[in-house]
Amino acid sequence: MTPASPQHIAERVVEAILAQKLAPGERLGEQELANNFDVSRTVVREALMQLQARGFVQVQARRGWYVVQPSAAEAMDAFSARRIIETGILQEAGKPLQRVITRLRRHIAQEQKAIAGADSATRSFLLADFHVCLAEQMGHRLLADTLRDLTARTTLAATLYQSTHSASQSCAEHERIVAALERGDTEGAKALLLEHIGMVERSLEIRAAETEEPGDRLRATLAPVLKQRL
Amino acid sequence: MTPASPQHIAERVVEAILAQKLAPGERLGEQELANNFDVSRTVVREALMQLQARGFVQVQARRGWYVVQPSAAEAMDAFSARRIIETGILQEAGKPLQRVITRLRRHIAQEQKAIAGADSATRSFLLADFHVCLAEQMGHRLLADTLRDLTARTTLAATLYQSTHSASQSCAEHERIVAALERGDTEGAKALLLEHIGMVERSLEIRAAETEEPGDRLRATLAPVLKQRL
DNA sequence: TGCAGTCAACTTGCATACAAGATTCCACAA
DNA sequence: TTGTGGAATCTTGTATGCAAGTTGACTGCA
Repeated sequence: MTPASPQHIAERVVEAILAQKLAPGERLGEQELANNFDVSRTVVREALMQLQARGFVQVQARRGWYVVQPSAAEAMDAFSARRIIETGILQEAGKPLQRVITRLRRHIAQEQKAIAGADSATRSFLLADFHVCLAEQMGHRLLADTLRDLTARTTLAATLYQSTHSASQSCAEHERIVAALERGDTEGAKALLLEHIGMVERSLEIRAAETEEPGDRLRATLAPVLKQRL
Repeated sequence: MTPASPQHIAERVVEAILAQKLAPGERLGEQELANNFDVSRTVVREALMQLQARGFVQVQARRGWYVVQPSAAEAMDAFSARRIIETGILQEAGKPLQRVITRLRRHIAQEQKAIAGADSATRSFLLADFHVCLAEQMGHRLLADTLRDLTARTTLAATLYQSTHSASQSCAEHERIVAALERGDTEGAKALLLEHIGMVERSLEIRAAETEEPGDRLRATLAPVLKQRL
């Protein structure tokens, strides 16, 4: 097998995040990764530096690398950024869309297959990748890259804040968006997309923590789970 | 002086690109940078990996690192992405804007000072940073980061394709945008912003090369400069 | 038992050594 | 003069060694 490059390792990590196989806060030891990919720490380190630049991991000096845990504010910022970019992309939908729609339909078919099956990792990946795919198909390569990072971030938030949004519902919403696109209803597609992103965002348990201060999290975490002592 | 970290080095390189002190295609030797920052190649390499992940530099195996030279298509994609993000940010301008406007006015004052002075690097940096500042002030931290990368890319394109857009005109356009924002004219601000970005994009000499194929550039470059032989 | 202090193990940070490929320059021959 | 072969040089790619800091455990003491 070809020796793993930093790019290859970084890509695999991003995929793992998108597939919810890597949880926020999870530790990524340099040596451990090096053993897994059968390379030296140097290569792993370069990959981690790339991931750090994209905001996926952070390092605590001499303690270790960790997958980022987006704060409530950061999660909301990511959702907000996605809303702006994705609706902006739909806005400029004046071109021949048939090829785009065909491709998105194929993607949705894959989603359905993954939902029917038991592979929750593929399912999670495809549901996030739909949005990247949309951007790419509309000809926005740079925004597609940006959206990959943003969806990874919202995926981390979804894991962290225990999203209750179901896969099949997400998939159905994707279908409705494409249907609106097909009938040329740009405004409708935008509305459905906003609704879709809003659904995912609201399904996170961060409503009460919106104005949270750094210190509050610890206090909230350490507060008694049951209000009344036994 | 504190030894330079990879982050520090990467930041300096991005600043240099924004200030047009680093031209597209310019070589960035690992050893050379290491000497400049007085660190080992390891640190420089980690910085370059971060910059590669953000799309600023690319490496040719065992040849060297080079500042990216955006193709015509890539430049247009960057401008397109900026249009979507920046108008999207203005769209959501319903909050108290006074603080934002005050801050932007201060930025514009800096621009004017740089334009009056002779420091073309600061001038170029500030003109690009206005857009980042706008995103940041509107509370979009992630989009501000994205815009920093995108403006760096359009700046590279501007250097590469010999933009003829004048600094004072850009600054005046910034002023008009803020003025529209101040009078609550969101749509007007969006229109002015689109016009501003369009002006910069159209000032590049890539119109005739829009549908350019890889081989065409060489032929065009090697074509006789004067149509008629002496 | 409780607690303070020390030490060992583990992790990242950084520099260096060497491997491997690309380029350049120069000698030499046609 | 021109083209070719090859060595010397330069560049990145990768591994490894050591330094420095953090954590956790263990020992000894009260």
